[in-house]
Amino acid sequence: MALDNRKKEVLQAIVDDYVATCEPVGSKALIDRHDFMVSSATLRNDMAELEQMGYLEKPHTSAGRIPSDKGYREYVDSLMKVDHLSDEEGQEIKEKLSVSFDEIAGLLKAASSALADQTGYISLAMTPKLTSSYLTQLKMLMIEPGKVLVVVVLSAGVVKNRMVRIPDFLTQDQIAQISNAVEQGLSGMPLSEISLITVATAAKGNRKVELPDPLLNQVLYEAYTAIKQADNLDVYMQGKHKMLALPEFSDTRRAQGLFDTLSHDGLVAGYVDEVTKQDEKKEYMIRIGQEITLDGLDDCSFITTTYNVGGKVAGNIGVIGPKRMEYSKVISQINFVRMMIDEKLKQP
Amino acid sequence: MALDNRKKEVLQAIVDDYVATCEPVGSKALIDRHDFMVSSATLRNDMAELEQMGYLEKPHTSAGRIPSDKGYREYVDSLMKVDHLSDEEGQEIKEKLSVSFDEIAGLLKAASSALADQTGYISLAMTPKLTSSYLTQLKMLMIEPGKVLVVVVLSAGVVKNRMVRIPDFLTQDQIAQISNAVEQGLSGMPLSEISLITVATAAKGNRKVELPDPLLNQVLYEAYTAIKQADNLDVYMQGKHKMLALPEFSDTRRAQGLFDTLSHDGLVAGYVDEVTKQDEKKEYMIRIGQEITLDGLDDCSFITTTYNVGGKVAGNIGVIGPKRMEYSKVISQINFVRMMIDEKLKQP
DNA sequence: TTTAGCACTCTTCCCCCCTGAGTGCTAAAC
DNA sequence: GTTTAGCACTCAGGGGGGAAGAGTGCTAAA
Repeated sequence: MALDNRKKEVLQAIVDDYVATCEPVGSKALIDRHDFMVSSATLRNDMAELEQMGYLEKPHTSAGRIPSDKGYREYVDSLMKVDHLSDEEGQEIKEKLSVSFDEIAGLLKAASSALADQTGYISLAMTPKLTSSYLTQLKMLMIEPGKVLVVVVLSAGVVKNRMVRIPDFLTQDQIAQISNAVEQGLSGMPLSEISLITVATAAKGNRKVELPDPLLNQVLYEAYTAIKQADNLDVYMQGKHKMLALPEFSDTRRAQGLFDTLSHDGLVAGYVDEVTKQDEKKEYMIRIGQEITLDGLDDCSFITTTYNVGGKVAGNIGVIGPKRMEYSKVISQINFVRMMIDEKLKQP
Repeated sequence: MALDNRKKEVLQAIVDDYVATCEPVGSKALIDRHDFMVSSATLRNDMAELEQMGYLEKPHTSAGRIPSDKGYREYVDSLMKVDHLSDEEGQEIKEKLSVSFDEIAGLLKAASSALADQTGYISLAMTPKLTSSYLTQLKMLMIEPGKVLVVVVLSAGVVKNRMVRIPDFLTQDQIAQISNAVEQGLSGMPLSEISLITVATAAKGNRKVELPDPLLNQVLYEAYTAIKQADNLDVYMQGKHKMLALPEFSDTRRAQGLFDTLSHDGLVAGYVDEVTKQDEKKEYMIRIGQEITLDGLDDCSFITTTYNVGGKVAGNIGVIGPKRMEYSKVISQINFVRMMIDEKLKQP
């Protein structure tokens, strides 16, 4: 049985009302707040059918209805209208991102902060994924004898550094020779193809490097681990504490479950990755309630989208809020922030 | 009126019991759980006096007593015995910090993580304070024309980097000349003394630098801001979500107030600084309940201590837990972690 | 100074009942 | 066939009233 027009309107109205009030919606209230040209009894019949089809549920017999996950799904897939951001709001976000960022980390932090402020929910922003990055530069800088700072620059503007130890009789010149050789050999190579072997090949194929093998290997190993470590996703998450103000998390145990999961950046990053793969071609990805395979997020919805660096798919930004969130608003906010990031990253 | 011996014992027993159960302690329960050689009536008299003196309070007439802030204060100042950490616990912490850290940030993150795990409360670790740091190195690395990575190395092992923009016709050599000149001129200078003027003096006093003034100034300005930015304290905080499991925060509004404040790193860092100055000579600093001048921490206690780098006072680590915490245990844990950090930082 | 005894005070829990919002069903109206 | 009015029914939530129980403070005796 398909949804006729009125049923769609009813479902939409119920979602809208429930989002606004967080209270089960009854037939009477529905009539009061919307211009249905039928009686409450008719709506009751519709609501009963919507419930039977799985779009609505009842907390208990004598309460109104609330949307089920399936109901929300129908809502976001075909009922809601994604509206444009108001000019003021766009302006606010723009201002927050107006500073110039020469490192992608700064931009993402600001984006996540703006998103959290604007939505009132949890925001996250992740550095670009390794699969789409390649090495552009590798510098080794002697800080003191035996201690070297390895600076790894990836495409997409990611800069990471790591302090490593090397034998303390090596000179800055020797180190520089090695890093130059490795940089020349590997620059432009996708991170996924870089291995201890390719690093060694790059260094040893270069005539300028004059160092006995065991020593060289030791340095190369450190360089290699520094590169590999650079592909770790960084996750910037903000606004967690705002969830405590929501009635759905007034029970601390729920909040605890949520926060527990969210404190593991890796879990969240992995999940976002998975979702991105599943919905590859979509402009934004939405997961609702039980659809989310992370513990403690049953009462949440998760909206993510992908920003681009130099026209290529790169990293993700997203928002985690209650299932009962203003989907269309959050989507337009998240889209706006994505566009801003894209724009800033297009002009390198 | 001073506290006689039995009153001290009574106060101590009440704090211990209340810490363990989070329930008001009555005279009967006290007799049951401890070996007082007197009757409950006698204890009642003592408790009434302790209350009058301000060490105890009653939630309501027919409940037992709970310690007041003053009671806790007396407890930590003169009643509790700081015991040593059990060998297993020391071992656990040691293991968590056993990896070698070549950058102080990594060590502090690990320390904060270990502290949060071990205490079950909120831990924090802060990078060394600027007042005790001086510049040891300044490197400028051209990433691409017009984009330079400024690497600032401070004493105490703090390494920071920042991407800046410069006119895009400048060469790596020119940039290196400038950074070398600045480094030579400023190395060893306390951060607090570095200003735009000292930076300029350092560069312009060096014969090797050949660049028209306006251009040079532009580069120097970027170098200067990078240095200044390097003295920002980083705060690593972990274990926040564990507070939600405590009965004192089962009311989400309290938790919200706490988290709100804690989400402002700067506030916390500033407070720790203030406390450190007040209790300069102490091995560890304790603030209890209302003594804490941060919003939302009325039900918390705050224990901090100071770690050293190369024998000099440096940064802080600390724990935020409920007033009702196991002070002696937390103190020994925090002390142990501090010792571990000191040790790791002594041998550079 | 300590103790036993006792009256008193509150909170907490449970039970019960009432209220009101909301439902589902039926039969009539359109 | 769809819509509506009417009505009986359900159930969460709130308020009141005890009863239980933990704990207190006070008094008078040891």
